[in-house]
Amino acid sequence: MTVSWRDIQSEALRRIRAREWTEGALIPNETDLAREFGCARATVNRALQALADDGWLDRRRRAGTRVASAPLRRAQLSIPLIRDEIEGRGQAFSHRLVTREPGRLPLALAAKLELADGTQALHLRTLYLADARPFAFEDRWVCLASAPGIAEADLERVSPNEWLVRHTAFSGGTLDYAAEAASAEMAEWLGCPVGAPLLVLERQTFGPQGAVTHVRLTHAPGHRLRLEI
Amino acid sequence: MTVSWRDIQSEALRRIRAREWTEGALIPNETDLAREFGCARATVNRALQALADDGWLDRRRRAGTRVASAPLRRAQLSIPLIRDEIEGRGQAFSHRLVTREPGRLPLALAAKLELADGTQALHLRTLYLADARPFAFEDRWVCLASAPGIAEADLERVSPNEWLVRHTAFSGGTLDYAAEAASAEMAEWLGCPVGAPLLVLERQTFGPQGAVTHVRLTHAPGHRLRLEI
DNA sequence: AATCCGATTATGTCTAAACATATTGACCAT
DNA sequence: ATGGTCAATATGTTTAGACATAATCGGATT
Repeated sequence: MTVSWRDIQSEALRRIRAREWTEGALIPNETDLAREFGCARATVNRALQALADDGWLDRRRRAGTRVASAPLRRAQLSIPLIRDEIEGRGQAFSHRLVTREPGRLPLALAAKLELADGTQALHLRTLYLADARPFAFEDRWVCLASAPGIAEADLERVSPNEWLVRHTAFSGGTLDYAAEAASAEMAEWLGCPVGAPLLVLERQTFGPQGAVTHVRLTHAPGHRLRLEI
Repeated sequence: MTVSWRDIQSEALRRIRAREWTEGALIPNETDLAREFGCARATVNRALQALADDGWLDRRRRAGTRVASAPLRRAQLSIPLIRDEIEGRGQAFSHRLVTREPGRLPLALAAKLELADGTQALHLRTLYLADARPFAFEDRWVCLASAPGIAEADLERVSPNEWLVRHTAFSGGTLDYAAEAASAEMAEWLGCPVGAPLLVLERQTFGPQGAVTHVRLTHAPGHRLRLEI
């Protein structure tokens, strides 16, 4: 049996955790490690790259490889469709489209999305329900240029959330979570006291031709966002 | 100039996002892609493995490579040390250790962490400051068995957060974010009105020998959690 | 002292070729 | 139909060798 890159990876990880290779210190170069383990340099390279990807090592050409000073962890969040999130708890999903108005993007939003003032957009407001109880209220602007077809879509049957996921190309975006107090209007939609602490998600999505949509999703009280490392 | 694996990676990503390769569908095999791009199969392999690591593709021997079923729903969060988060904004970091009491884990926590009742632990409460203004309040329980040495650590100099990151191995954990109203005590620590909406993080960390620590981190008003897709 | 420049060096990437391994799918026997 | 066997196939891994590239180090020059 030859030496696999995973063997090297786990041995290196052991040395890091056992402090045989200490924080910030240089470790032997790939050629020496290859000799030590009796394998090709490419195999060592594979192992060390994987460790660097996971944040255990810092590597720089010519400067060598050192043990990372503060291993920084990456958490992954899976963002389910609202429908899946609700049905996953065994509750019944439904939604009510409250507003559907074509119009021009508000100035503040246009600036945030790096679009020209007055870009044509569709303003949608939707209440999502779990077992007929308010789950979240969504305030969304969709750029017509980047989401052709939404003007004709039947958003009473398929929620805006699902329609966009299924019908538009995207290239990236940002999510911002914050805690906010319920406004009078939000309190009414969500059936909670004014001032109740709510988890608010502000999401911007960009496609190949620029911004696609901007969403403010205000969750009903008690909502939790879970991430796993 | 030859074709780099990053070129292939970004072209493949473009095809996924543009839906030229649709969700769940098989993509061409490595040999064909290598022919198309005019490079070695190993180069294609490198690119597709990277995309699979990031969750865009599902790969199985003999079965081929398909576009992941829900590529939209993944976001990545890098969890910085609180110190880095504050210093990254150009503010001065400091902390005050408020409580440090050895004791037995409360029953509710022990159950959550799947530990025996009465496990020996250390209870720590810390206020984190940015430019001398409250940034977050941390309530933490650390299992002594999984964090040997913490009993003797000088946590006035190195914050509990940093000490644990540097000195314990961890294999996984969960993060839960929620919005909560400021209690009277929290309002005092954070210098905000009682009832103010606060973003609260509850984190559990597990190591090779079981639970390491449980943290409730209550952020000062206005804090935002940002994720990128 | 400061700066530029070239040699050196460690990592990064690509190739071609070979073999390993998991799965599938077809063929065959029951 | 049912189940078993085996060949085909796509990805996974390893190798040796070559060249690319970034960063560092020293020495030479100003």
